[in-house]
Amino acid sequence: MKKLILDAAIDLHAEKGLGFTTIRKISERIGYSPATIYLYYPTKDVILDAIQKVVFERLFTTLKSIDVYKNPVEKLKNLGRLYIDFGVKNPEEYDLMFIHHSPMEAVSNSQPMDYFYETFVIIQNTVNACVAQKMIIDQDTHTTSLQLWFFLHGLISLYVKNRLKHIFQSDQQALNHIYQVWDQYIKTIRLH
Amino acid sequence: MKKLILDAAIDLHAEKGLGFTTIRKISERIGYSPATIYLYYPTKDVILDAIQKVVFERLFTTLKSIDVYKNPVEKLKNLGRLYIDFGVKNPEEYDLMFIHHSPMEAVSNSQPMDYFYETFVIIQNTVNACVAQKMIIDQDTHTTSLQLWFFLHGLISLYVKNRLKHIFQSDQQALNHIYQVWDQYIKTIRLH
Amino acid sequence: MKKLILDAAIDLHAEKGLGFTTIRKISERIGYSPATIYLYYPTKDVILDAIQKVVFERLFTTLKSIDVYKNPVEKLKNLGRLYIDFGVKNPEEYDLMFIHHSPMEAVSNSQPMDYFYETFVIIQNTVNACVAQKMIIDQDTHTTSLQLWFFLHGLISLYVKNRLKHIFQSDQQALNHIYQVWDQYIKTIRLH
Amino acid sequence: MKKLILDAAIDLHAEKGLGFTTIRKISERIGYSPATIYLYYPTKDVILDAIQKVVFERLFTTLKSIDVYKNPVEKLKNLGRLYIDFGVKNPEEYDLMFIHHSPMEAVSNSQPMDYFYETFVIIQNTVNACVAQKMIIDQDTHTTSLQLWFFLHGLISLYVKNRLKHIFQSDQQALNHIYQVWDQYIKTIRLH
DNA sequence: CATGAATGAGAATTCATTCAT
DNA sequence: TATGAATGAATTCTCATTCAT
Repeated sequence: MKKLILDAAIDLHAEKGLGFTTIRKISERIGYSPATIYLYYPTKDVILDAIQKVVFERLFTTLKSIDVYKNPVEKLKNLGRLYIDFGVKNPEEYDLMFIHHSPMEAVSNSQPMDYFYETFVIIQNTVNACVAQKMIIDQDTHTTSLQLWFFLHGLISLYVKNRLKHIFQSDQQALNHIYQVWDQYIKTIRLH
Repeated sequence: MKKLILDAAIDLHAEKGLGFTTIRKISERIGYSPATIYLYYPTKDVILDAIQKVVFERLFTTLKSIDVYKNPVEKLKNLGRLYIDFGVKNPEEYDLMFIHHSPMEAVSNSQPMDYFYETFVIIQNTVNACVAQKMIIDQDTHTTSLQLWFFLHGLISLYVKNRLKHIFQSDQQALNHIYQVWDQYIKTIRLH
Repeated sequence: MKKLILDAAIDLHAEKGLGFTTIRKISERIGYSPATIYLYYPTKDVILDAIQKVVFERLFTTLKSIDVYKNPVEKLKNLGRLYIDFGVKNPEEYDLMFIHHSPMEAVSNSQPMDYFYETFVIIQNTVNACVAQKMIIDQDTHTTSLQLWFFLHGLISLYVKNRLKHIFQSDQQALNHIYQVWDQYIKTIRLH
Repeated sequence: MKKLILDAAIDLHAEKGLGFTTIRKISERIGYSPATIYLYYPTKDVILDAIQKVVFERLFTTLKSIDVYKNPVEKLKNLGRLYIDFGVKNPEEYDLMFIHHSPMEAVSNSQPMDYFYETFVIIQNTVNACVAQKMIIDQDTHTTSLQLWFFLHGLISLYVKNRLKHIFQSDQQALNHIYQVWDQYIKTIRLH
């Protein structure tokens, strides 16, 4: 029942974005009155938190699929590809997760899980594996991981916020290109 | 007169952020009625566009100061530093320029100038200079420039949107660190 | 124009009480939209403040008419009668002024006028005049004035809140009686 | 079971006041659902009535302790002190009993008991005893009793509704003073 | 050139109450 | 005996925008 609400909220958010995800709209979508929402969620912020949780978990699940690769650099390369994939295919979700002025501040304290940090850790673990096998240039892995994250996040957020339109001739072309830019970047730091 | 409005809007936006930059607040600040605003600007979005224009020009002016460096790699390094500086010191402006759901859409046709592209070009020109003197690794300069921009934008936008809080111990520490991460990145691509 | 709103608010309040004095109801009554109210009053509390101001001033004006009496004890006696009159004829107003959990707290700071204190002062001045001419028992006039106020306020507020219904046989009888109780009280403290 | 509900309602009311005493909060406090409340009480007003009944009985019990005094004037003086005490220490209860817009209206028919009248009778009996022994000024005891009640109620209700703040320098000072004003009042009507 | 006046649409939230089960 | 599920009707307040003057 909470799920019904949450799903509606997630869909609404994915389709129209945060600004259109209102209690009213959610309740309309599920065919209930606004008051009903409050039986299950005390506050709009809690719903947004719940959305965040779901989408972050989706992201983490998606990224897990790099485990199929043995070669750590392949892992890393695909980690980036999957991350980019996730961002460009779920722009509103990506917005909520990494761009939008964090609404969870208040609640996050009681929620020890820190999704941002966890995202970073996933990258860092993969980088560590590469360094352990001396497959990428060996500098401080903390720094390297940050660099990778900055790169990926910059790429995705410029794309989803339409800042690359005039640099490429079309959205589609931009899309094709950014994966290559990532691959190229991996080549730069790879040792063999 | 348009300038009066625009200046008020710019200040308001810088001080309180996009969410507080309302037509009413602007008009109060300049001592005119809201209706008067509409004599000069047809729509709020047009005002936001105008703000964008101003702040982009500020950014470009700021970045011009790299000309004092002879060494192209120094130019590049300082370009990044200045860009980061601008972002972290003017978070609301940076938001409007590169993060906020582009308000120009509607108007962009009549405004042939593309600030996003220009930003990219500035980076690319600097990269070109480095490559011409064989001072950084020689790959496609278009790709390299994009990489640099992605990196810088990712760094700034994660920082201003508070996504680095739990990765560093404090905001201040994060701030100190990110410049180093940039310097480190330049070292990676530098040849000598 | 503010007057239109205020008058509607005052009437509504007088007719239906504080609980029914909502922004919506006010706007309906004057045939405007709720948003219009906010062009003239920033907040509901400010409207309530304004009502308080008006009704307090009405009270003070009413009480001024005791000036026609030369004899200070006559002044005092009629002060009470007028005060009672005001209370029983304007029960909702009296409620707002002296009974309802004060909504003005926040604003009253900027409004140095303290209506409660002023009410007390009016009583005290009249008492002072009586004591000066040795016409009522001579104790501390501060205490005497408080006693009078307590008495009057108790009388009115029990009456308007329907707590005297079963002590008298009818509302009307209660009404007749309470003026006598007041006159009787004055006799008690009068010297000649 | 009705008691369980009632006790929760009483506590809630005493702690947070009438505004926070909602059906939902009551039900939460006792660990039952809101609907369950309606099995025992048809309406919120009925619950408020029941609270009134309980707190009135508390008051009456408290006032009974004046029986320890032999001297009727001592009885009277202490009656007032206890009444004031009850009011200032239980402001929410006092509010519900004597100030709040009587919720009994609807139900009062089925509840022949009239607590307001009973309060008055208690005062009147004590006054009668004084008059019988010629210890206070001898006027109509009905009138005298009303005077006393008006006085006491006015004093308490102005205090609990914060109308004395600016007349005294502090709440504490007001509190100290009002007992003295009462004692003083008794002196006025006392014969020896 | 300027505005006073106005609003429609929308936001989050609360509450007493109902009723089928 | 108990409740899960639901809601209608409120509430205050904000904002971009319009238009006759």
